[in-house]
Amino acid sequence: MPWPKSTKTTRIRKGNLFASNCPTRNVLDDVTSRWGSLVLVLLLESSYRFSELAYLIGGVSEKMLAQTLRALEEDGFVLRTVHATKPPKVEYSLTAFGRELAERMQALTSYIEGNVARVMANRASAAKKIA
Amino acid sequence: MPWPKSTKTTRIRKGNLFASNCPTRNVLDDVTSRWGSLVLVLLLESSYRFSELAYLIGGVSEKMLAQTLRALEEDGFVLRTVHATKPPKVEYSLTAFGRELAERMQALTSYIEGNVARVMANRASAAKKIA
DNA sequence: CGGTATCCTAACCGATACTG
DNA sequence: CAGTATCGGTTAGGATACCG
Repeated sequence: MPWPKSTKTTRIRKGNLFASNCPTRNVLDDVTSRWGSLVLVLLLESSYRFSELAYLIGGVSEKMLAQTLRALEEDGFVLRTVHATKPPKVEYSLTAFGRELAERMQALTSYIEGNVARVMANRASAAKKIA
Repeated sequence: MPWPKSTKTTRIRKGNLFASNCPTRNVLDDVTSRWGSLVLVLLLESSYRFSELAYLIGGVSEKMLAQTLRALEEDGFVLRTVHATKPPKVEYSLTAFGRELAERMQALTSYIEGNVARVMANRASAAKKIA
């Protein structure tokens, strides 16, 4: 299957991010998952223990946090360090790779955070048009 | 409910991104949704019609595309322009606001795209450890 | 062309209970 | 403390059919 009729689409398309089988999209799903993005940004400020993360990220369940951390660890973004103390202490931190990623994620989240009032205003006026 | 015992957490926490009721998280969900991020990055290169987007973004259904576009429009990131031709032509583009956002999203996606091989290798070696 | 409406299932995900 | 296991509800989201 060749590319579309529209001449527009021949311009930039280098990668295949938009192809449904692209592995990049897979990774992106980990990174932009509900809790994944929050974990990345949070770990940018410090390493944290499991229970600290669970506490700091409001609304996350242990199950989802574990799942999220495991995915990010397998991708190579997060480092899991077990201290063989008693009781055990497990520390999560960013790898150098993960830090590069998280910085870009933070650029996104902090932009949103800084402009959230504007978005809420937009939503309100959009809702008004329907009513 | 005050903030945690851990002294670490008192350092940076300015916003409330990590609070479960934070509106920023809501916006983030729109932006990092499965199709939202792809739409934003795609519109960065050009404006597109509905059917073009549906074609370019592999695997998206009309329903989800419409839903995604509507959310991004209500947030003020995407502009929907109806040309009253026959047959009708609807063009989607980024607002100036949306462009700022999309640039940050693109920084993220292109970083992943450029390092996806590394992630796949990490995943493979993580899988090996289990077996 | 550019959607919406309806139906339906697959998965996500939270709650609870349990383990090393 | 740091998880895993299991269950069950909710919902995201795809397929199809239809409308302006």
